[in-house]
Amino acid sequence: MANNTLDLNDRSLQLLKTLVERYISDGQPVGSRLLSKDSALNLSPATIRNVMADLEDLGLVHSPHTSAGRIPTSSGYRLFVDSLLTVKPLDNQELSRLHQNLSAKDDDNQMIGVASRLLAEITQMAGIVTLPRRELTCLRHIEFLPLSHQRVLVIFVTNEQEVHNKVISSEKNFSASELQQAGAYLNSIYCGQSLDAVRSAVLKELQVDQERMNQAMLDAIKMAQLAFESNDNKDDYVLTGETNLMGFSELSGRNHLKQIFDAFSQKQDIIHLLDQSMKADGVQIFIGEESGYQVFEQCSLVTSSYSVNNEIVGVLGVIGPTRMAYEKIIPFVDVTAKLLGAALNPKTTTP
Amino acid sequence: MANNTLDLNDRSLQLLKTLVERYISDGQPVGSRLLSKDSALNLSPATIRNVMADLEDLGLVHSPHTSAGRIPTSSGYRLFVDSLLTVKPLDNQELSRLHQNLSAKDDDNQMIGVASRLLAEITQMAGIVTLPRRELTCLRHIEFLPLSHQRVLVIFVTNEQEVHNKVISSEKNFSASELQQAGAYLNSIYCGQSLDAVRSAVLKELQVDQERMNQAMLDAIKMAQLAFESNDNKDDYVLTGETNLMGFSELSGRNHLKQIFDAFSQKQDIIHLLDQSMKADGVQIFIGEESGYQVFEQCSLVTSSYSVNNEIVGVLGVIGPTRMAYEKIIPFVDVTAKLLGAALNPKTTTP
DNA sequence: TGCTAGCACTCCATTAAGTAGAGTGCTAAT
DNA sequence: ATTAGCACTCTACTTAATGGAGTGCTAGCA
Repeated sequence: MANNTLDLNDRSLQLLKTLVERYISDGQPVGSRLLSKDSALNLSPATIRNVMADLEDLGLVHSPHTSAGRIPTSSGYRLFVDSLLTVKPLDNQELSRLHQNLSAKDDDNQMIGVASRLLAEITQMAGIVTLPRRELTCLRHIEFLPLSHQRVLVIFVTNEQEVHNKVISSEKNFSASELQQAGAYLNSIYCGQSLDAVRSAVLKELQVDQERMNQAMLDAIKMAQLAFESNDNKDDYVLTGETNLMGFSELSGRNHLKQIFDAFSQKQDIIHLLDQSMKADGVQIFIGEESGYQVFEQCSLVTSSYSVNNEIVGVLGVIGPTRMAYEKIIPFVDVTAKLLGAALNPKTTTP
Repeated sequence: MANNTLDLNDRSLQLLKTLVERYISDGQPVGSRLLSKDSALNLSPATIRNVMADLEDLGLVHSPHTSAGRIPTSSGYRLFVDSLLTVKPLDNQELSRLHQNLSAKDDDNQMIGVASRLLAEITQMAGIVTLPRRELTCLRHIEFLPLSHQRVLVIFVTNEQEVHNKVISSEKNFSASELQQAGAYLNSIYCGQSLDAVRSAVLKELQVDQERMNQAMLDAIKMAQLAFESNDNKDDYVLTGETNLMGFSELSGRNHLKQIFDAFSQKQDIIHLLDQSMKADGVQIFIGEESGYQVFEQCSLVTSSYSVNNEIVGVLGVIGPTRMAYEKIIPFVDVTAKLLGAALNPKTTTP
C-alpha cells in the first residue's frame, strides 16, 4: 500500500498520465480499451487492465462501479501534477491580454478586481485574489476626528491613495483641535514609514521614558497604537466568476453548490485555506480533500502568492472542479501572480 | 378577456384566494376536489371546475397539463396580493428580534448589513438593502492630499463616521499646504450642511462674482465641485442569503440559477429594478415577469423604500420565488424598512 | 338558471422488464 | 510477461403497463 512513486515502473506512470489527461479532457471514466489505443505503448487492453488493478491497489485510480472505466483519485491527481505533468506554455493571446490589463495603474484595489476577473474569465472557473497585506504599505497621512462619547474616528492614507478608517475609543474627550494637533504630530514623525515600522516604533516609545514627552505627545502615541493595532483587511478577498462553477456537473449534486457558495460568503474557511499559500513562493495546489474542508472535496484550488518588492503580500488563484486542465491553469496562475505583483504600486519604506 | 375584478363575483374571488393560499403552502397544483373541501363554500368539485374554467379564461390561473390542478399566473398572484390578501401580523419572536438588532448603532454601514441579514434569515430567501443615498447626508469634514501628476485625493467624512474618498484631477500642481488651506476653508463654510446643499452652494459661487474671491478660495471651490459632482455609492447594495434561493425547485432549472446569480453580481439590472421603488412610499411588489427582466420571471421581489427624517434614502426587500408567503413577507418587509429608517443616524442639516 | 352527479378521457408518475453496450476479472494459452 | 477469450456485472436507455389525479362535458335535478 506504499504509495511511493518507486513502486511504479515507467509504464504504469505513463498509463496513469494518459488516463488522467484523458479523463480531464473527456470527463468520462477511462476504460482499458480506450487507454490501449490512446497510449503509444501498444499494449493490449488485458495488459492495461492488470496495470489498472495495480494502480487501484495503490489508491491512484478508482472505479465508480464494476463495469465503468477508471477515474483518478485525489492521490492520482496529486502524483500527476507533481511528477507527470507537462505544463503548456501560455497561449499568446491570453498572455497579451494579461499584460494589457495588468499594467501598472494608479488604483491598487481596482487592479485586484481586474486580476480576479481575468482569472475567472480565462479559466472559466472562479477567480480569487486576497487584498494585499497592509503591513508593508507606507503611511502617508493620518488624521483624527472626534465622535461622541469618547470615540475617535481615525482616517489614514497609505501608499498613493488607499484610505482606511476605523473607530477607536479614547481615554478622555478630546477636542477637535487637540486631535488635529495629535495628527500633525504623528504625521511629522511617522509619515513615509511602513505600517510595520510605525507599529514597532510606537510600542518602543510607550515602553521607554515617557517622562520625556509632554501629555499631548503621549496621547497621540497612544491613539496611534490603537489605530494600528489590528490589521483588519487581512480577512478579505475579491471573488469573481463564482457562477462559472454552476456549470460543472460534478459540483451540482443537491446542496453541494449551496455549501460551496455559503463557504464563499462566510469567507473564513477560504481565508484560512489561502493563508497556507502565503508562506510559500510559487504555485500551490490543493486537490480535493487535501484542502481539509469537506465542502471542497470535489474541488481543486490552484494558488500562488504574489509579491511586491520580494515581499509576499497576498494570494491569488482559481477554484474549480478537481477535473481541471492543470497543465494550463498552473502556468497561468503563476504568471498572473507575477504580473499582479509587478503592477501593484511599490511600497518601499523610504526612511 | 377584460381582467377586471368586477367580472368576478365574490365566490370566484374566494375560490381564487384559497387556491393561491393552498398553492403557496403546498407547492402542488390545486385540483377541484381539494378546493371543494378546502373552501368553506360547500360546492361540489364539478361546480368548482366551472369556476376554474372562467378563471383560466381570465388568465388568472393556468394548468401545467390536462390533468393537473391549477396554479396561479402572475396576474392571479397580482389580484391576490392587491385585493384578496389577509396580511398576518408579525410573529412576536421575529418582531423582537428585529427590534433588538435594528436599534440605533453608530455605524450605518454595519446596520445595513444587519438588516440585509435579517431579511434573508427570517424569510429564508435573499435579502437586499441599497446603501442610503448620500445626497441627504451632512458633510462633517473634508480634506485634500496631493498625488502625483496633478491628481488630488479627496477624503470627506459624512454623518458620524462614514468616510468617502475619491481621486480628482486638478488644473495645476498644488502643494500639500495649499491643499490643506483649501480644506480648512471649505470646512469652515460648508461643514454641517447636507451634500445637496453644498453642491448647489458651490455651483452658485462659481456662477456669481468670482472677482470677490481670491485665487485660493476659487481653487478650493473648484475642487469641491469636482469632489461632489457625482454620487457614486448609489449603485451599490448589500445582498445576503442568495444561497437560500438554491433550495427552491422552481428556480433550479438548468442555468436558471446561474442567470440569477449573474444578475446579482452585475448589479446593474437589480439597481434599476430597485430604483423604481425609490419613488414610492411603502411596500411594492414585482411578481414574475412584472419586473421586466426575463431572469426574474419565476421570482417575486417585495420591496419597501426606507426613509430617514421623512426623506426616502434607500430601498430594501427580499427576493424569492413567485410562490412565497406574501401575507407574512409583506408586513415583515414593511416594518423592517421602518425600523431601519428609524435606526439610521439622522442626517438633518443643522444650518 | 344554477348546481351537481356521473362518465369518458387525458396526462403524469411510477414501476417493471428487457436490451445493448461498455468494461471488468479471471483463466488459459503463447 | 503478455494476450486472447469468455463469463459476468453494471449502467443507461427504451418500452410497456398500471394507478391515480383531475379535467371537460353532458344530462338530470332544484
